[in-house]
Amino acid sequence: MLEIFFKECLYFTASRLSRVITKMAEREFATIGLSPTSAFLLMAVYEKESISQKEIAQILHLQPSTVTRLIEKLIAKGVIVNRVEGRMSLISSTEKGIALADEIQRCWTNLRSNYNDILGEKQGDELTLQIFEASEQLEFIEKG
Amino acid sequence: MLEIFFKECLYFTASRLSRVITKMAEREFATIGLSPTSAFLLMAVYEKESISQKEIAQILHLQPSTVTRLIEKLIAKGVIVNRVEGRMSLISSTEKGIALADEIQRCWTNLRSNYNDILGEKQGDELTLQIFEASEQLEFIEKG
DNA sequence: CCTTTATAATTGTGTGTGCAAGCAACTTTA
DNA sequence: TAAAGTTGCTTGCACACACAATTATAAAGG
Repeated sequence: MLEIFFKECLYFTASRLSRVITKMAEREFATIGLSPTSAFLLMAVYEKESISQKEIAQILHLQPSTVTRLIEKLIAKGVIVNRVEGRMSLISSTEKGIALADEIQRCWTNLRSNYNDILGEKQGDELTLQIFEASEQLEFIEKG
Repeated sequence: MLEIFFKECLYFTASRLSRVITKMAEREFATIGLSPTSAFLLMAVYEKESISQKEIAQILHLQPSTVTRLIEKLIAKGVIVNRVEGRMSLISSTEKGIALADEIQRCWTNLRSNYNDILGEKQGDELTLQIFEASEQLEFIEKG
């Protein structure tokens, strides 16, 4: 049977999981009008007085170009601002952005309980950790 | 630290893993001019004399519209044909498509050894299985 | 038999992400 | 200090996938 074949393929299963969990996350964060990734970006911005796009890309493990696009949208929403300094582009949160912090936190917590209700808290957290470690190893090799 | 936060989020880690493994898979299947998903679709077509788009969608866990688009491209490449029967669209492989079977198999095997060389065979296969099971559970709930 | 409902597939549109090329600013080297 | 290289960011283009609306066919009910 073909299903057995597929279920032994990390590409196949990882893509599928990503699609499912992305849908859950999008639904959750839609309540505050953000995409999950934008929400995470915003969390990265909260951490520091100001942060460069490069740092954001490293934290989120996204390409710089992707970060540029995310930032454009968040600036348009008025939740962050962009101060250009030399060749760097320093991002910081506006009042409006800071005001979102609690709601983002809440969404994140909700999302986590949504999937942990299904997977079991221990299993869900363990799976997450294992996926994290696998990503680290694979990405490390990929980037040489 | 924010990284700790992220590494505890299944959405975040699963998306990241998916991006990394997709890149590996794309590189591998690029050698035979297919996207990984198209290759898997083709494998589903090999299994039966002919198969409907709906069945393909179920096997690959993709939306019907996505399958339509994949099929368009594979027809354009001449590796499958589409025989319309009533409201169903029955797909079967051409000679040219069948000729790809071995190469697809080889790519699949290569991909698997690529990531298992990094993750360890046992760990890689176990992770894949766990991800598979989590997907099943989450998707089951999502669809009610 | 005709109308209603259900199902299979397609089409239009949108989102998230990436790659490659380009631009602008900084750094190094001569 | 000028030329060459490097780095940070942006832009154009492309791909994979999804959702919602539509079309086309089949099935069910009066």
